[in-house]
Amino acid sequence: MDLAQRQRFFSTNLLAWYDVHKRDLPWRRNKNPYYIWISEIMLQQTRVDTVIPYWHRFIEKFPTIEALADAPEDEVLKAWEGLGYYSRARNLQSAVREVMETYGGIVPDTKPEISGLKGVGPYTAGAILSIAYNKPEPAVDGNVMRVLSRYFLIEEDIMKGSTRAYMESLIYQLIPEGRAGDFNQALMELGAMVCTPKSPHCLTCPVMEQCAGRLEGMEESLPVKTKAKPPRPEHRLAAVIAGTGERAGQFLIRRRPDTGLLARMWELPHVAAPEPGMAFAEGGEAAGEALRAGLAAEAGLDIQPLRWLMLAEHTFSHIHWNMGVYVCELAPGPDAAAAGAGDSGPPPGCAWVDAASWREYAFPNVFLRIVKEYLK
DNA sequence: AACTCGGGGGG
DNA sequence: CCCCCAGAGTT
Repeated sequence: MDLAQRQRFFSTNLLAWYDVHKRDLPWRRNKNPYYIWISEIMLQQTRVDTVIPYWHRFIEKFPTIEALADAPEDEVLKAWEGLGYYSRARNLQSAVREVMETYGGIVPDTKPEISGLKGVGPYTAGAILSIAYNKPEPAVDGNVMRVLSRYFLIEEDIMKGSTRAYMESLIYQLIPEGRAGDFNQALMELGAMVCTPKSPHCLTCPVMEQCAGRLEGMEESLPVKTKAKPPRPEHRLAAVIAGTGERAGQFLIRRRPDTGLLARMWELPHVAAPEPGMAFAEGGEAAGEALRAGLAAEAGLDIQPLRWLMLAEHTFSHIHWNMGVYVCELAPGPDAAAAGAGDSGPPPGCAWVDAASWREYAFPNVFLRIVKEYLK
């Protein structure tokens, strides 16, 4: 069997398998380009089971492109809370506003137009064009690269851009006439359900007979992929600043900067620990003093640590936080009034919240955990 | 091409 | 623990 026959075998059998075994996912129930778009952004680096409840809540809250374009950004971030990669949410809203202004509220159906939208890269452009509009464009994600690298025994490093380009050129040859959306989804479905990263389920695979990786006994060693650098450790000290007097029962939160890590999310005030060990000190005198001095210098907050609360560890893709958390109060005296203990409001960029109202703000997961522990 | 950007689930 | 996930933007 030559290459052209193996390619036909692949497309035909994969599509037949998909027609029988495809999952009933909420965004597959119709071809609404907006629904598809939301699902594809959420699914970037995120598993289907995680996305499903977020997708339902998001569509309920922002049913149309217009509704999302008109929503306050804070509400969009809140709907994204816990999903991660928060720039996806901000880019998405920027993009739907562009669709309202430039394309009359209709998701464009050409590659250059849709690729110009914020947050829509080569994968997402191909996914929306093929799934919503059935255009014969490739949508190459990690699943697709794994399946193709095994079936066609491609040993190039899938982290390289040239490998992705080769996979896309291959897809153009493989898409069956008139079934681009189903074919792309079938590839990803196979990668997610059968051709999994570890111990692929070859015995139930619809294309196993002609899979070069399987025939060579290499299904477990493909795809070839350079491994990521381990996250660098960071040691930090955080403060739950409890209100006193009129502010009893409240605590202070602040908004993160407009750019960078966790941009525009809310958090508890925290500073870098001068010594790594201070993050683990569990109430050490030096750690408490470092937290006091750090918040005074960086945030103009004059606080007094009262007790150690917890060690909060959190791993991002590239950073590992070790954060020692202290319950604090604003220090008494004239500075306290300036910092918001008196009639004046909270410091700039900060807000006083209580056990109920804090849930209205969007927090990264690590701070959700800390606040829940504090309120327990 | 390398780095930044979250969080969770499976083995 | 490690790997990986329906990736994109920035430099």
